[in-house]
Amino acid sequence: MATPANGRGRRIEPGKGGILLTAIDCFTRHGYAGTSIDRIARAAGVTKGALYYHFRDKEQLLFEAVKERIGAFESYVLGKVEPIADPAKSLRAIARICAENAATDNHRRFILTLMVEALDTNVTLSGEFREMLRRFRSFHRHLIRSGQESGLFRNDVDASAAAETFVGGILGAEVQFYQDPEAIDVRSSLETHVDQFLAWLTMPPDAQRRATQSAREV
Amino acid sequence: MATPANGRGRRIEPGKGGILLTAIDCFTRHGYAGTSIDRIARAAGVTKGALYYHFRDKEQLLFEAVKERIGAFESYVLGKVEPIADPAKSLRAIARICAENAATDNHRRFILTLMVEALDTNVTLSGEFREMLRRFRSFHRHLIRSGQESGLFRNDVDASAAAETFVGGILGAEVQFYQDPEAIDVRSSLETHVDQFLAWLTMPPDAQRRATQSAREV
Amino acid sequence: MATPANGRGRRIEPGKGGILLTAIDCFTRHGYAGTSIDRIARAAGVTKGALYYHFRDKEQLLFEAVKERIGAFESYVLGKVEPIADPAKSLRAIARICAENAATDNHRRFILTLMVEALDTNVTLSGEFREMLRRFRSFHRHLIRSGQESGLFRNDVDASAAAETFVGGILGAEVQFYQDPEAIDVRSSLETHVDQFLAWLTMPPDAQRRATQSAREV
Amino acid sequence: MATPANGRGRRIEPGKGGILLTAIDCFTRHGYAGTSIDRIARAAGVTKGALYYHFRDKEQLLFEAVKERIGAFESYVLGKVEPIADPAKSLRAIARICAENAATDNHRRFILTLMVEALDTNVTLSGEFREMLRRFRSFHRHLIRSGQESGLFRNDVDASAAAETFVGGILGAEVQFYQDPEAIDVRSSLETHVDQFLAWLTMPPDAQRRATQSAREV
DNA sequence: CATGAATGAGGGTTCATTCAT
DNA sequence: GATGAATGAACCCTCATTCAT
Repeated sequence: MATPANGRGRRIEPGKGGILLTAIDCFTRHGYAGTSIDRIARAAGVTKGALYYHFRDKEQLLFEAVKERIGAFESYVLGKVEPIADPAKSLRAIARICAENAATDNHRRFILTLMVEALDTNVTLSGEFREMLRRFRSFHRHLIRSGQESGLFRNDVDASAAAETFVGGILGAEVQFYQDPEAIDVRSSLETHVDQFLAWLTMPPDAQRRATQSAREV
Repeated sequence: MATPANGRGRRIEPGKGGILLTAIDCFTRHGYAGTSIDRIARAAGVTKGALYYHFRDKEQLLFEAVKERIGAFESYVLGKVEPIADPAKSLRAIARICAENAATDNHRRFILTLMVEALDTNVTLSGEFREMLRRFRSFHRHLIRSGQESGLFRNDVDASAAAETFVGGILGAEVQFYQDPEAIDVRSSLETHVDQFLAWLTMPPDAQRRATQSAREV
Repeated sequence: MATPANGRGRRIEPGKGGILLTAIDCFTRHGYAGTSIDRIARAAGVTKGALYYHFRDKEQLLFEAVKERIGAFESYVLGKVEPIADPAKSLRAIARICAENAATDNHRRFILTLMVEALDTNVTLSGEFREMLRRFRSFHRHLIRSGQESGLFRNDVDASAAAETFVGGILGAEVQFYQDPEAIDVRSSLETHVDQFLAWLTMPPDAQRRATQSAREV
Repeated sequence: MATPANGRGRRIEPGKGGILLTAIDCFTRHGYAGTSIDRIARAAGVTKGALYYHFRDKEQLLFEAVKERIGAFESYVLGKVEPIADPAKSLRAIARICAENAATDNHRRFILTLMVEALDTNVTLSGEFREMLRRFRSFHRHLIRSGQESGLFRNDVDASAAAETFVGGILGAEVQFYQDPEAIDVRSSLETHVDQFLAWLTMPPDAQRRATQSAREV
C-alpha cells in the first residue's frame, strides 16, 4: 500500500502535500492565471472537491505554494552558506546555488515568474515576495558588512547598495536565462557576475579611484 | 471640439492609435491575462466591436503593443547613445535612460512584466522578447568591444559575457524596483551598477590579478 | 417528487440524457446553427455550465445526438424487418416505418435536416451521415439480392442501382413532406413508391422489354 | 474598360448583379448561416456599405438569390422540355437536366440545401420553396396526364401521386449524390429512376395486376 | 454610390466555486 | 474525507447593421 505512481512514473502523493507539489508544478509551467483548478486536480489525481477540502480557494493554494517554495529555498541557502566563514566564498556559493537551481529544477523559476505575475495582480502575494526580496538583500548586506569588518572588502562602498547590485545581477541573469536558455549559460554568467562583483569589492582604493575618475567624466 | 478627456484626466485618442495606447496601459497595470477586452474598450471609450475592427484578436493587440513599445524604446536609446563617442559614457547613459524610464513612465515595466508572463504562455511573443534581449546584449557587446579596441577597457574579459552581466544588472535592478519601489531607488541602484561595472572593466591588470586571486580561493 | 414538467407539458429529464433529448428536439426544430447553447440549456431547465459539464462543446453534443438517433432508428428498423422472411414485405415495412416516423415524431426529420446542413458545414459529421446512408443502401441491396435469388424479383437489374432508387424515393418523399405537409401525404406517397418499385422488380421480363423499348426511344 | 477579373481569374461583375452571383456562390458553399455579409462583400470585391446600398438586409439578399436561381432553373427546364412532344421523353429529359446540373454546377445544390435550411428557420423563404416544389410537381402531373390521355401511359394511376414519386426520386437521388459523390453516380442513378418509373407507367394492366398482387400480401 | 469606422446584441466557452450525497 | 453534478459570472469573439463623410 505504498503511494501509487501514475502512468508517467511520477509519484503521486495523495493528500494536501501532494496537491501542493502538483500545484507548484502547474503554476511553474503555466503561470497562475494559466493554471485552472481543474488542471491541478487532474494532475494530482484527485477531484476538485478534494482540493477544496484542503484549500479554501485558488489564492490560498497559491499562497501556500509560494510560502513552501520560498521557505525551502531560504533554508537550503542558509544550510549551505552558514558553515562558510569567508564572505567572498559565501557570495560565490549563493550564486552557484542559484545557477544550479535555474539550470536544474524549477524552484526559482516558479518564484520569479509568479513574483512578476503577482506584481500586476495580487497585492497580498506581492507583499510576500517583497519581504522575501528584502530578506535576501538583507542577508547579503550582512555578508558584505562582515567582509568589510574583517578587512576583506573595501570600506568605501555602501553595503546596502552593494547588496542591491549583487541580488540584481542574480535576478537579471536568471531572467535572461529563462528567456533564452540557448543563448545564456547561467552558470558561467553568474560566475562572471561574482567575479566582477568581488573584483570591485576587493579592489585596492587607489586603483578604484583611478578607475572611476576616468569613467565619471560624463 | 478637442479630443475629450476621460475621468482620470488622461486624454482619449480615438481610433486605432488610441486603443493601442490604452491597451499598453492596461496590460502594464494588470498583465495580459488580467486585462479583459472589455476593460480596454471601456478605458479607451469605445465598444468591443471597434476594438475588433482594428485588431484581429486579443493576441494581435498584445503583439502590436509590444512591438510598438520595443521599437520606441530601442530607437530612443539609439538616438540618445549614438552621438556619444565614449563607450563608458554610453553605458552610463543607457543605465540612466532605463532608470529614468522605470521611475517615470511605464514603458520598460510593460516590456518586463509581459516578457515574464509570456514565458509560460506565449511562444511566439516570447520569441519576440528573446530577439529584443539579444539585440540589447549585442548592442552592449559592440560598445564594450569598441572600448577594448580603443584601450579604454581591459582586453582580458569576454565582451559577450560582460554584456550579459551588464544587461542582467539592469534587468535585476528594474525587477527589484518594480517589486519594492519604496525600498529601492532605481537611479542610484543603477548608478552603483555602472560604477561597479566600469570599475571592473577599467581596472589595471595588476590590481585585477590581485583581486581575483584572493576571491577565487573557493 | 416526480420529474417536473416544463411549460409546454413535456417532461424534463435531468442529467445528461435529458439534455441530449432536449438538444435533439431543438436541433430538429431550428437546425444546428439556429440552436444556441443557451436555448438548449433553457429548454432543458439547466444552466449552460451543466451542459458543458456533460458535453465538451456544441459539436460533441450534436455528434452524440446524431449517433443516438441514427442508432435508434437503425436498430428499430432491424428489429421490425429481420423477422420478415419475404423481401418484398420487408421493403414495404421499411417504407411504412419511415412514413410513420415522418408523420408522427421528429426522428427522421432530425436526421435529414441535419444531414443537409452538415453538407456545407461539418466534414466529420457529414462522414457519419455518409456511412449511415451507405449502410442503409447496403441493407436494401441485400434484401433485393435475396429476393432475386429466391426468384421473387427479376434478375436483370443491378441490386445496387435498385437500392439507390429505393432509398432515393424514400428520402425524396420525406423532403417533400417536410417541405409541404399539407400537400403531401407521406404514407400514401411512400406506398405508391413501394408499389411502383415492386411492380418494376416483379415485372415479367417480356412486359419489361416492351415497356423500356417504347420509353428508350429518346 | 471591360469588367475587371480578380486574381483567380473569375470575373467580378460589379454592381447588384455581381454581388448576387457571389452571394449565391457563398450560400451554396457555406449555407445561409455560415455565410457572413463580410464574406460576400469580400468575395464580391465590394465593401459592406455597397452591399447594403443594393440590398436591404441579408435576408433580402437570400430572397433575391433564391428567386434568381429558381427562375433560371425553371425557365431552363421549360425551354428544353417544351419543344418535346413525347411525355416519356420529356420526363427523361428533365431527369437528365437535373443529373447534369448536380454533377456539373451548383445550381440545384444551392436550391436543395437552402430549402432544407430554410425549413427550420425562415417561414417566408420556405413558402417560396414550397411553391417551387408545387410548380415542379404540377408540371410533371400535366406531363403524365397528357401521356395518359394519349394512351402512352396507363390510366389506372393517379397522376398526382405519380408526379410525387417522380419528383421524390429526383430529389432523393440528388441528396444521396451530394452526400456521397464518390459512391453515387447521379446520372446513372437518375436514369435507373426514369427507367423504373416509365416501366411502371407503361406497364400493361394485366402484368401490373399480377405484380402488385404478389407484393401486396403483407 | 461607396467607404471606413463603429455598434451592440448574442454566441460559444471557461472556470472558480458550491453543495447534496 | 471525497465525489459528481451544477452554477453563474466573466471572457473572447462574430456579425448584421448603421452612419457620417
